[in-house]
Amino acid sequence: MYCIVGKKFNINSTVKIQEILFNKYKLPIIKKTKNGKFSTDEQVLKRLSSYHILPKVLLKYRTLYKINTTYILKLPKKINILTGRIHTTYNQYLTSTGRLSSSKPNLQNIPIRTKIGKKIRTAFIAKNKWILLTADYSQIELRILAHYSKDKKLITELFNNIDLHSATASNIFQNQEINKIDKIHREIGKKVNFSIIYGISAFGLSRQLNVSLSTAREYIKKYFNKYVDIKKYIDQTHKNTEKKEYIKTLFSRKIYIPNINSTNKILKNSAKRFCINAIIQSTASDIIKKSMINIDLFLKNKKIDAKLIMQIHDELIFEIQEEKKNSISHKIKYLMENCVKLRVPLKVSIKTGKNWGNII
DNA sequence: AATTTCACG
DNA sequence: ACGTACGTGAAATTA
Repeated sequence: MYCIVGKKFNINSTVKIQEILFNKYKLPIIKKTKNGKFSTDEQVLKRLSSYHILPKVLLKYRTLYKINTTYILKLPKKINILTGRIHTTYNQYLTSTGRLSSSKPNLQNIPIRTKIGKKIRTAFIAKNKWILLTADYSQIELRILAHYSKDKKLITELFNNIDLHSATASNIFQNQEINKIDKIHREIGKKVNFSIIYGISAFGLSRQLNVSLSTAREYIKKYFNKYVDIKKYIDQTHKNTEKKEYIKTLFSRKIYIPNINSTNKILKNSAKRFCINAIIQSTASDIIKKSMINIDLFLKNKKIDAKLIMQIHDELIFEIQEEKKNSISHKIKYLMENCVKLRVPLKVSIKTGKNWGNII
């Protein structure tokens, strides 16, 4: 990057990067930060990559720099001298939705999305003759949405094991056959599905997909034309929350949302999005906590020497004796899938391996 | 301490 | 006419 620009500069300084990209090279301004500065985040750099080589190189640098400074250089320092292991802290009463958070160090954001980042996980290794076992609720949030909304189409699709992201893509793009949906269109379907869980907004979806506002509106319209009960459920939930000023999770935990009646439209709209997301995300976090308790009781009652070592929102990670792999896998899957009875099945996928980076 | 960016669900 | 996708923690730079 020094060679490209022709001099040395602080690559980590957003001020310097802004100056070079937008003053020196006069590249187009894609968006601004909340303070009115020219943003240089990942989305911006991706779009600028077609104009200049620098943003392309910078993107790669940022990925590697993040992995190096946040994980490679820091995690070894967190190894406890007595146990020889890293111990995180789970914060039980921090998040608004009831999720746990993890800190010092955060073990809920160890890389997985990039090939090189995922290598960090290979450093998490089970002790001799033991293995790691991960148990993952698959698409728990869409299942919770199906449960609450009672949407007939979504329930049918879940019972038939339809790929929901491809199904949404198929609906949006001229009803192409579900199993003929390619990877790119499936990703779009996935983002549309997530936009519903997050509390939908055409503007947010358009920005996420990099499409026009009218295109995003069209996608949402098609989505609700298909899943009519979801639309009804969302409208009804907004009305109920305006009356009560709180939502309830599946296990009756209350989350207050006073801004739902704010005269400030920005606050009100944000509260409307939050109330949908809060019901779904909170219910998911209640379910996994109940599973954690059930599994803990089971392991204690049967005097099984296995340890629950991490929780990552919809996933539990255990360290177990290798020889007990089959019996424990089976039992954990059963306990998690039958933790609570919903209108749709809960599905848990189990993976095992010697280290966290290579699990099957 | 605030801001920006980026890692995860 | 607003100005937005939900929930977090941490690192580096800037104020």
